[in-house]
Amino acid sequence: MTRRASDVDADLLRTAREAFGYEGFRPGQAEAVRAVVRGRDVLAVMPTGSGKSAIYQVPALLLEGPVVVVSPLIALQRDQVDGLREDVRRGGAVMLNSQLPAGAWREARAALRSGDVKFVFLAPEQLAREEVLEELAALRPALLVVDEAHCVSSWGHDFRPQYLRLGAAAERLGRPQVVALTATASPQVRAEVLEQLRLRDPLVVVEGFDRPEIDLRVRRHSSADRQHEGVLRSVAAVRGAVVVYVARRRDAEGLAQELRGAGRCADFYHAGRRRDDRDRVLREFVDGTLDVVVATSAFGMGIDKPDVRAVVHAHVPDSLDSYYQEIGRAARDGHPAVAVLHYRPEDLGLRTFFASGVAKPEPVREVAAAVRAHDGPVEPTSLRRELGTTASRLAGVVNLLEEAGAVHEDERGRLVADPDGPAPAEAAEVAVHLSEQQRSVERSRLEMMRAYAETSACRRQFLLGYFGEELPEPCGNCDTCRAGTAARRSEGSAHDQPFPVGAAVAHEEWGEGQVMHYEDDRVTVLFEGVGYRTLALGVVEDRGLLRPA
DNA sequence: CGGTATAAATCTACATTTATACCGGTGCGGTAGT
Repeated sequence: MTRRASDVDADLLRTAREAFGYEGFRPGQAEAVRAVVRGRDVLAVMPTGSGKSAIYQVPALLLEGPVVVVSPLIALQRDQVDGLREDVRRGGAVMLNSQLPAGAWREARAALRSGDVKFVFLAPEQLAREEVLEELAALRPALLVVDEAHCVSSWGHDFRPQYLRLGAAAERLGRPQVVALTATASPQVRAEVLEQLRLRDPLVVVEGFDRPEIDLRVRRHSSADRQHEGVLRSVAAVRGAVVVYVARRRDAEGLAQELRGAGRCADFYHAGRRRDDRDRVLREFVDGTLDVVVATSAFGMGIDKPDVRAVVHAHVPDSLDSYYQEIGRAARDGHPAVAVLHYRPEDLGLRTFFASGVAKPEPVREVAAAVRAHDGPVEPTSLRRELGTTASRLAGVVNLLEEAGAVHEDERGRLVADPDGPAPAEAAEVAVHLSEQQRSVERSRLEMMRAYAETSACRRQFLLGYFGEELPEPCGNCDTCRAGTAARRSEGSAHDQPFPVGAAVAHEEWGEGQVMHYEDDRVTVLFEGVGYRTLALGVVEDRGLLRPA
């Protein structure tokens, strides 16, 4: 029996109000929630604080079966679980991870089996474990939710390869509906999330990226000393909470010490610190004991502080996706804040270094050969023992071998060599090539970061354009607008734009792509295979380099 | 790729330049040892 749409809406609203205390849904939220109730896959790109969680939490209570939520950090899972436990009407929630004592594991599993608990939170690494997957599959989950879905793109390829196995995990779970959520995703990242998670005919909701209350500034420096002074000045100019992002751990420690010497309540945060120190820094920052945290990119997800007044970048980050996410921690309360990037082109070198590791052929060949040596399907666990490697490393190699068409996973999660696929040595070669391609995409994202730092056009127009949103006029709240260069630029665009922004185009060598951005006499295109490329418009026109796709 | 610390080489007698080596982010899980 199908119920009328208005009845469904009424049920949703009542649930939202009674269990979660929401007054109603915002436009994008409502659309996404309805899609979930109707059984559709969803990718929602919405700013933090806009109620992304409601998109799955409210419909979940109307659906049959548990909801599996993948979230990258155990700390984030804990926050979510605590929130859901605040009110019994929210359905209850448990976590599954290695930090859980054996007794708590048993209790959590029992609560799930009995249906006493609606939500189960875990990291992708848990979903890569056979026993966890089987147990959850037996419960016939209603939904698989991937929170912070941009991690699929930014971490999956080498850092946390199990992220790229979530698409397969969804199949193993009986392919429930998949809901992917993130606060930041450029079209390139969106496309990758859709592909890797194997979303089917998804509803893609993209809510406003603009944060007009954040004043965007870039200070370009010609020496490390001046850059350092500039960072100190930026921090000194702000009354209130500040986050300073640095590239290296030792910079975080040094700068925090220096700021303390200058009388600020400052501390540092990076992944090398003891867990209790990290927890303390986060806590003290949120409650206002500290007013400056100097941190590497480890500091971020899960900062719930509305009144951050400045985000200062002492060094350039690795992409505009990261940059937007990091500055997005400012001004959650809607009051004015500043985002200053202290830019020195030499700093791009460190980021290039981080994005330069390419898969080695030997381990890939070894795994391919090992899978092939088994006549039938082989369990990943036994392969892991056989080769003496870790689950993570094996997952990384298997991802490449799958993409190379040498190996696939069967319906029980076992690895099978493709009979028509390439031989191990050849597969290794293909894998290395694929990994090089991935690096080239990463470097092209870094080039977009450079272009933002070096533009004389409106920073906000550039930033929003990167995320596929058009801002018709220069914003008036960035350094280039104040300097007047943005206005001059928007008046004097001499060249015709042969394709509208967002248009699908094709290039002989680089394949199909999407027009992202025009600046001066250049056009930037995002190509599916190779990432961002900037072309001179004159050459594009003279040689017909781009055609409509 | 670039920065930094240390070592060697310079060219001149002590200090500065040049060469070389090394390092650099993000977290899960599991394991070893308190």
